[in-house]
Amino acid sequence: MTEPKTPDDAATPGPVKKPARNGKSSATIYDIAKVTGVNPSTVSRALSKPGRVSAKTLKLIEDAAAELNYQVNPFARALPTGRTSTFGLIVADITNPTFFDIIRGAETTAAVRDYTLVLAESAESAVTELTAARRMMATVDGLILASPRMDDDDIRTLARDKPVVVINREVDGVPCVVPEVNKGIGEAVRSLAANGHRKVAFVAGPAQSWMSARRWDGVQAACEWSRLEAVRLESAKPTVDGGRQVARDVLASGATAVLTYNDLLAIGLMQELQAAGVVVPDQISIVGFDDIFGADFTTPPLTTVRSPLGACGSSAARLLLDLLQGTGEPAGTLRVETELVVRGSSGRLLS
Amino acid sequence: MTEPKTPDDAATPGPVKKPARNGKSSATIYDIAKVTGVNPSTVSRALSKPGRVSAKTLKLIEDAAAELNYQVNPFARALPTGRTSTFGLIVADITNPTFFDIIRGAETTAAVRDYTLVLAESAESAVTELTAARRMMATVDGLILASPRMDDDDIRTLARDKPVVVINREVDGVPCVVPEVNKGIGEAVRSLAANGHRKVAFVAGPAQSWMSARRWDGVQAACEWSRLEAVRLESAKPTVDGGRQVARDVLASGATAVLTYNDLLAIGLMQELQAAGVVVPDQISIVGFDDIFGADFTTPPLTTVRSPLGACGSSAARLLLDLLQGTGEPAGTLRVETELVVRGSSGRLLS
DNA sequence: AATTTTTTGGCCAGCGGTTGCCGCGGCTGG
DNA sequence: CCAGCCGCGGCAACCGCTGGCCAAAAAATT
Repeated sequence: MTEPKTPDDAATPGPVKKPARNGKSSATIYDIAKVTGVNPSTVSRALSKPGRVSAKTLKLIEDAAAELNYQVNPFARALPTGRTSTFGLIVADITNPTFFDIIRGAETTAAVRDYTLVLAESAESAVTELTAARRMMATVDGLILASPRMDDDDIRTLARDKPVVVINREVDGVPCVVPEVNKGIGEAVRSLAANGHRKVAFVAGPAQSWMSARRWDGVQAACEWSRLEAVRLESAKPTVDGGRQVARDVLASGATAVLTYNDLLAIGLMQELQAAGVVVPDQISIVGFDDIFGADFTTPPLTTVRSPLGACGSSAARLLLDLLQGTGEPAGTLRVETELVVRGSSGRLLS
Repeated sequence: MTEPKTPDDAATPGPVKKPARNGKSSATIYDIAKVTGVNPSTVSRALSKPGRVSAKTLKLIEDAAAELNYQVNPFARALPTGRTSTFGLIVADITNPTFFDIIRGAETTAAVRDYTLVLAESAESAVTELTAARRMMATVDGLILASPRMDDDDIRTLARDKPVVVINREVDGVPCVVPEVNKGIGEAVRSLAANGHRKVAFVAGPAQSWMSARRWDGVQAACEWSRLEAVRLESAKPTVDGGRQVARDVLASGATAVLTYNDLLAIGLMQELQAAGVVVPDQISIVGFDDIFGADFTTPPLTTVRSPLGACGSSAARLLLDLLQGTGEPAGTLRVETELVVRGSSGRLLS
């Protein structure tokens, strides 16, 4: 009575093992082999080694595969080969719009090349980031680190294991995609100088942020060149809230123009200053970085040094995929340009 | 001469197979078994079947595992079991901030439960969405569909295969997480009525959007209740640009208050109206939906019917994970509340 | 026509875990 | 004192696909 003898019912699965969850498990190369009368390994080759089997059997197998609606089992494939057609992207903060464009760029490029994107966030913490990265390493072919907070050495260690591409930071020996800030900053500072500003403040981002340091360097250099005084202020977090909190320091600094590490800070700062009755840009000019979604919603709309974030994301993905599939390993640093986008939050100083 | 006899060199890998990419491949349960002197199956059980082995050997194995820095190979595990500790999230548009919070909510919940999130986007297309979903099904344990554009039937078909949770839409027989719009809409419409408005327009979203239909229903019902006239307008795309484009229709409609399918539309609409010299909210009130990032950056800040997007994301993930791990299958619809957030873009009609 | 070379397909040993089944030793109970 | 049960560990059969190796068949060469 164990076998109710289902009469014409479709193929009673012999060993009652793992039917995908409902009844019909999906087809395997063995099913195809049985149908076509060839060996499973031939099916495998037909499906993944172009040219390894004769045109005739290839056709035979492809037809059967289509018929059975076969799809490879990625796990079964990954096991012997180690290839997973998957790569990871770790961002510092998922809710930070800066990363939205990066994520989208990477996802789009991945999809085009038939790769799958796995996402994780580090919550701006170096250790969380490293943990996430380690976890991912087991399951992906490569990794993109956007604005990583961990050590250069940790990154290099990771990179020894599988291909890694870094965005928004330059790490020796690891392929990177970094916005070249100097052009945009130069434009911003010159514009400020031309508008009569003499002292500019820079609100820095996270201490571990390589990009924050670059931007500060750039601001200093540009200010020196334009004979402006530059002061550096610290922020607690690179968020709207952080921007609000830094407002009093900005006021205290006596600067008439301020560049902030990112747009979020700029927006928060502007909100707080306006709430305190300061008129932007008449009394103080504000310039952000990145040109995130929403930067043009504010009143006045935010002047900002734009980084092509979406391009960074897709370039990084492309770099990684080339590394993965391709032969040569260029592994250099890819620099993308930045540019000043003048909107309403910066301008001539009135007073 | 095939075996160069490397003397004290660290373990020459016998078969020159697949060293993780550099030299040292990662440890397997076999390595642990060798070190501890037990059978691999015992190691497997120790690591995944709590209580199946004695406390003593468990300790032994755990120590060895820590020592060797062992991590399970997810693929090897997935092969026999079918479980992958992974779930997919498909969103209509990655760049739409509405989804940011959903993504984050889901990612966070996933991480807590040691699951990995795989992300894909459908670009607002039903077919792309279905394709992506099918592809994912092979590699994930379950799927979250945020604002799906495909047929109910397609969704149900998918759901027969693996657990599926839907956000922002109600599909019979599939667990869903939907914001209950009526409360928020009621508040919005009453507030509008109280401010002297008599005719309100609703700018609809994508035709396939279930949520857009719900919102329109809600607006109609609330308007009827408050004895207001409601007209429906169509938008080309549920984006800022779409909002801009619909501005002339809004003006032509003669409505003095407008609710839009989402905040993006509201923002675009407001920008365009203001550019045309219309004063918001004095001449026209605007109310959005969702309360996305940036909704409070505008001038005036946007009044909106907030949906708890982050909560939707994490609830959906929790639902899915419960379904996956848990025993019972509740599979109902989870309703979350919405509320009106009054900011500056709505108010008393002056004229 | 005989031989060498190239195709083409079969065989089989894994990849790293999981799991059903079995057996052994110890504890309990009659 | 012995049967019976339970806890714990070993054995081995997969999961679905890949790839090295080899032999048969086909094509090219002499």
